[in-house]
Amino acid sequence: MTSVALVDDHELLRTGLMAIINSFEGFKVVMEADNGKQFTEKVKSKTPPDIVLLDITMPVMDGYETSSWIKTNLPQTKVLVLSMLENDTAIIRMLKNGARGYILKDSKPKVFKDALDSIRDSGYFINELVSNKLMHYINHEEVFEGDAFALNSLSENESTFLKWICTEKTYKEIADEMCLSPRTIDTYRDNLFKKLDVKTRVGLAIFAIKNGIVNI
Amino acid sequence: MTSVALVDDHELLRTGLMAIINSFEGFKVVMEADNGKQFTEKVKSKTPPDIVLLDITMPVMDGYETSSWIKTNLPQTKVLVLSMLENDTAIIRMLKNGARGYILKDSKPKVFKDALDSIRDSGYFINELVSNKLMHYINHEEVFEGDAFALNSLSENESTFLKWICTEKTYKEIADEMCLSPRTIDTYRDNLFKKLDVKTRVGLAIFAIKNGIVNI
DNA sequence: CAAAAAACGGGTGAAAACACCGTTTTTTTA
DNA sequence: TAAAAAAACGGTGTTTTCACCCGTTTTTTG
Repeated sequence: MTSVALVDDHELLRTGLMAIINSFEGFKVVMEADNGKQFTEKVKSKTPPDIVLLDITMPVMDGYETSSWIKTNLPQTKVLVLSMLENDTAIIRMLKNGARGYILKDSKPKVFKDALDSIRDSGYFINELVSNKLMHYINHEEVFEGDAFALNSLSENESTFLKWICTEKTYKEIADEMCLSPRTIDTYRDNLFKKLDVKTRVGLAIFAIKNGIVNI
Repeated sequence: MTSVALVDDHELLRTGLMAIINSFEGFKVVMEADNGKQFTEKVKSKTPPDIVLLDITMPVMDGYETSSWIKTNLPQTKVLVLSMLENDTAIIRMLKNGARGYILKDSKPKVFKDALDSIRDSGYFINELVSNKLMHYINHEEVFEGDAFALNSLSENESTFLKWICTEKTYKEIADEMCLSPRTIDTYRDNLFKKLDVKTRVGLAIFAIKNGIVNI
């Protein structure tokens, strides 16, 4: 019997997932958590699950952090990402952080069953989504280093700044909010323009929303 | 036995929902559809369901349209909205379009059961989410007329314009794309600022994304 | 048909955003 | 502890955005 943990902040989705997984031969849901932090705490007092079904966009501790944590602290446990994010950045980043597979939330149940079987049997689930991104990554690694993985290299302040970007405040007002000089804010913006390969504030806002840095 | 139809483009969620609903005493899922259009076609050859569980954000024909269609074509059928949108605009608009209740996708299953029971028994499910918005609507109707329902009064061009807003193009470039004078684009922007009660382009972009006018 | 509303186009000036130049201070790390 | 890297800050000028004024043409509506 393969044990599965569900880590997702949507309780209704979790309930549905549990019903489905428990109906699969040989799988059983043994743990649920609202976010990564809660998972790390719950797993202390239990046998680690074989597979963790992991969402990315979650409060407190998101999927990226959680996958990294599992990779180092529970090396036997395999992560299957279940997300609605379909962009290169998210997929490659999760794979880098140790995920064994990546499926979308609007997948058909069969895909879902295949993924679980494959991860249990071979340790990985390489679908078209993943293989495409992997191939692209192999051939354009430098692009990802400078672009997709820019997300990883965002500083605390830059993330905070991106949150403010998605408001109607001017840069001067953002400087006040962050207790920094407007010049510094200018530098943040210019650096992010380069890092994220955008040219305008709207570009920054879209990036922040796309990548779950801000939840709207 | 109360018959239920599921209209949502996330098949996995639908499957989970079906498992849950069928486990409820007295409810049975009799129909599924990927979007509103598919529902209107499928329902032609069947007995209309008692309750439609309806998502808002869907391709082809969204929840707003679908609810309106049901209101006029299937007056016996009651709509329960199941969405992840939590903003005033979406909630009030769906209620205006005939929805009998509104619950969030991350609700607990109990809430979900309560909602179905309440709609079957009383025709409505008034939770805090809905009552708050209703009360606010009663007291600030004029605000909603000019704000929340601005969404309904967006012209074709304004919607197109909002899509361009969420890009890195300047207004001049947008004018070129839309084959209009930059002055006209200026007017569009100023009108939308008033209608949507925002002050900057970022505000417009956030509105457009929040309300599903652009999919990022 | 006349009035009203909506769409389109226009000018000006101020504010904000952006580009590019730089220095000083703090933190890292070799 | 000295060198390197990163973070904070600064000036200047251009482009874009925004606010407020306006008239004309087309469409809608009573």
